[in-house]
Amino acid sequence: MPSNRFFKLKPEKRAHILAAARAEFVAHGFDGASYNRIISAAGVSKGAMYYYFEDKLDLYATVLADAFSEVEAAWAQEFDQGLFDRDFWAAVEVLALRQIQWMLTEPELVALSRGLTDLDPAMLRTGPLGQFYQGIVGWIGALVVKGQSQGAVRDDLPGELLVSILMGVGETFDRWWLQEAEGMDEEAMGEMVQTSLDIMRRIAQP
Amino acid sequence: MPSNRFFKLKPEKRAHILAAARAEFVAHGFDGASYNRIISAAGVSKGAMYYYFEDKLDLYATVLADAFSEVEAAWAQEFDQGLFDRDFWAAVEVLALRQIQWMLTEPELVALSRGLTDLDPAMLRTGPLGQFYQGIVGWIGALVVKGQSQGAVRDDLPGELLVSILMGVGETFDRWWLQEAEGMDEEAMGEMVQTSLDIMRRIAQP
Amino acid sequence: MPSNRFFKLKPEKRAHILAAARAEFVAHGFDGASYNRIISAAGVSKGAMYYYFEDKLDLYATVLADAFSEVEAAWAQEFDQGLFDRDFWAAVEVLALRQIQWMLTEPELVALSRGLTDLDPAMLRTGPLGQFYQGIVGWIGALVVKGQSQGAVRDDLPGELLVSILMGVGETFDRWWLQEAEGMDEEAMGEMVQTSLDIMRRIAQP
Amino acid sequence: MPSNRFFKLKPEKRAHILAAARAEFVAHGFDGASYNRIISAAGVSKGAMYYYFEDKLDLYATVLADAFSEVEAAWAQEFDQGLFDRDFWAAVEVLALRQIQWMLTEPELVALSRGLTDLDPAMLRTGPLGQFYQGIVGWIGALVVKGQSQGAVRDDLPGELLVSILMGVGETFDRWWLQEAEGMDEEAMGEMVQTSLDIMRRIAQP
DNA sequence: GATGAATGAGCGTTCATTCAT
DNA sequence: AATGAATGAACGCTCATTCAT
Repeated sequence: MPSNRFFKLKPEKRAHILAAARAEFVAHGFDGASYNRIISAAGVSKGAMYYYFEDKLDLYATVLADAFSEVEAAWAQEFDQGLFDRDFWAAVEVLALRQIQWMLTEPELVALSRGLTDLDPAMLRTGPLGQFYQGIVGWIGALVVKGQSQGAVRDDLPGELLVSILMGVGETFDRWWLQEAEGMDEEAMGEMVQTSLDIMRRIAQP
Repeated sequence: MPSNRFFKLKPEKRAHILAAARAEFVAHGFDGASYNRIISAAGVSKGAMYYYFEDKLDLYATVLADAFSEVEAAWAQEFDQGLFDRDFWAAVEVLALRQIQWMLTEPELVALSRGLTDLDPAMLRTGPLGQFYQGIVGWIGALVVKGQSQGAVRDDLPGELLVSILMGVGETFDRWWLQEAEGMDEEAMGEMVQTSLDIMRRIAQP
Repeated sequence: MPSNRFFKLKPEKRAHILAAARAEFVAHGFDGASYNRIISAAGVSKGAMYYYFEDKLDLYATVLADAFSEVEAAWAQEFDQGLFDRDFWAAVEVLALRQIQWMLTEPELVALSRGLTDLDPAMLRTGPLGQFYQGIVGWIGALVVKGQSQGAVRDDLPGELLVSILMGVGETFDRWWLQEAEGMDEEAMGEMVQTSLDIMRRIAQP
Repeated sequence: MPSNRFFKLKPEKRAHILAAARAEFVAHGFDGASYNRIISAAGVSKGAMYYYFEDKLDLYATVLADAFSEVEAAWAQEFDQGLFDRDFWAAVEVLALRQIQWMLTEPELVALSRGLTDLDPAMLRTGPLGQFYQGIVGWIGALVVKGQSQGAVRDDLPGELLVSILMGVGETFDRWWLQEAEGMDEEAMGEMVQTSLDIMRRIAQP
């Protein structure tokens, strides 16, 4: 569903549009975001915007895919390089630490993805967001499967449920971190990562 | 802030209005809900609605308080009767089971409370929702404190964070249950409760 | 048009209602004033209010009449005592000074009467306000007639027009005074009165 | 703040919209005017109207600027041509006569500008009306200064106060004229202008 | 390929007033 | 004599989307 015409634009223009949209979605969620505001912030004509994107949802999907593409790329690389084939929990720790560091540089991504809760869950899987959503779920699912094959992760409950629980816990920590981040030093941050890993291990190990 | 005028209505009418509002908030969250749709679904004049409730937020607060009043009452009773003073995890299990059963009769409550995420967090504590919000947080907080005093709950991380994590996990299970409930028999349900309790225990114990 | 029932109330209650209404009209003019706000500020039932007053306009007329009754009484007394039969401009000066002093104690009266501009001018003369309006115009008119009979006031233009001009000038000074009053000492105030009298004399003398 | 999009419309349409808006503001002031009524009188869609104008205030400012643009242009021309540098009161007479004549063709302008009293005075100077307001005050102020430099106008009171008084008197005459104009012949009209000039001269001369 | 003018339903809220009790 | 529940039209304004050019 996302438009191929958009990807033929000059990279700077493309980035400019995505930045404006991302800021709006971060600030107001999906429903609350105003397509009109995005358009005028981007300095693009209204017609052009509907030429690039089918509708608001399509734009949101594109913004999300863009925002998380780096993360996905990093995961794919690690996966290919066999990081997960070695000790499972050590690998998870590496990933979690990288995740945290990256959120330090792009702290708005949690807020951005919170807009997903505005959507009809059925749409998540079928609409333009499907690809993105499946991607995220897929990586974590793959991780879980790897862990199970090592005997490091329990297999007594549905993989999808376990993934949902772990993502939820991660989100809680992200939210907590957004609130408390100002007063945290490096050490406190490290502790928080360890705590979150400990809790995830408690949940996921057999 | 909620209006006492509303509580003087005939119980059936009151229930009818709350049902219409609840359905709308369940379906669309707070921002997405349309006051106009609620009004016409309730079959009430617009003026009357603003005679009963200060504004949309006031209505939402009233709907929430109504929806959760039974839960709160049950918690209060158990708390008074000293359920928590005996074995902590056994007590939690009793509560969780009751919670699940009650959600079977009112399955939309999770969706209803998800509307809270649309609100400015500052408003949660100060506006008409304050009383309701403090109530919920209060009960779980009290539970955690009791558990800590028995040595059954870890005290190495902030109480509020622990409560948030547990609430998040509970929500994930609720959501999962809403999706899968149709195909579940009694036994599967019992297993799911046990699983959720197991996970909460893994998270919360020292 | 004003209701006789209102005047049978206990004086304190009557005063309380008028005070609430006056505050609202002072703050928002006639159109902008909210009858609902007045009612709740007065702590009176809605039905009662419509029992006392025909409508919003009737209330406004009553408030105005009340607010200016003291002024009218003072004028009537002076008129009866023949103040104007002696030197005309000296009499006007006495009145103007008294007016200013009284505005110092009730500064909101200018604002109150500014609500009159919200009204269809035809209504001023015919509606419930007619009596009040005619009263004010009547006093100034009488003053002008007295002055003319002494040869102290020009009679080469319609009396009503002259009255309008003088009232307009008075209003401008009132408004100016409201803006600048904070920084004025007693002396400056006295000068301003003299200036306004001088201008009125320039306008009105033959 | 006024929208350039509006000025790209076909002149007839532009005029039609402004006429509808002007009629409404003339009849009801600013607060009392209904944007909805203007929209349906103009035969334009609601969205279009908000596409042309930021909001009600912006429309009002545009209507005022349009209505007074001719006056301003005429003043500017006279000023440039040095009319005021010759005999002051003769110049004022010329201007007053022109003003009257022009009001004969656009008699509603006084009523239109009366809507200004509905506005927060602070907004007059800062909002979209600022430019217009400063223009009017500026011209009269410039006139007074010129007069003072010739010794034809008193300088014993604040320029702003004098301007306010003169504007107020002018307004009273305008209003009077609006009431009585029907029965006036050319000669009576001329007399009225002379009378108003006489009174202004009485007020303003040293 | 790209524009931007135009739409009209919808938003949450306020209003002065009526009337059965 | 007095109440207060109820009305529904109207308010200014925003929205995502369409389409002739």
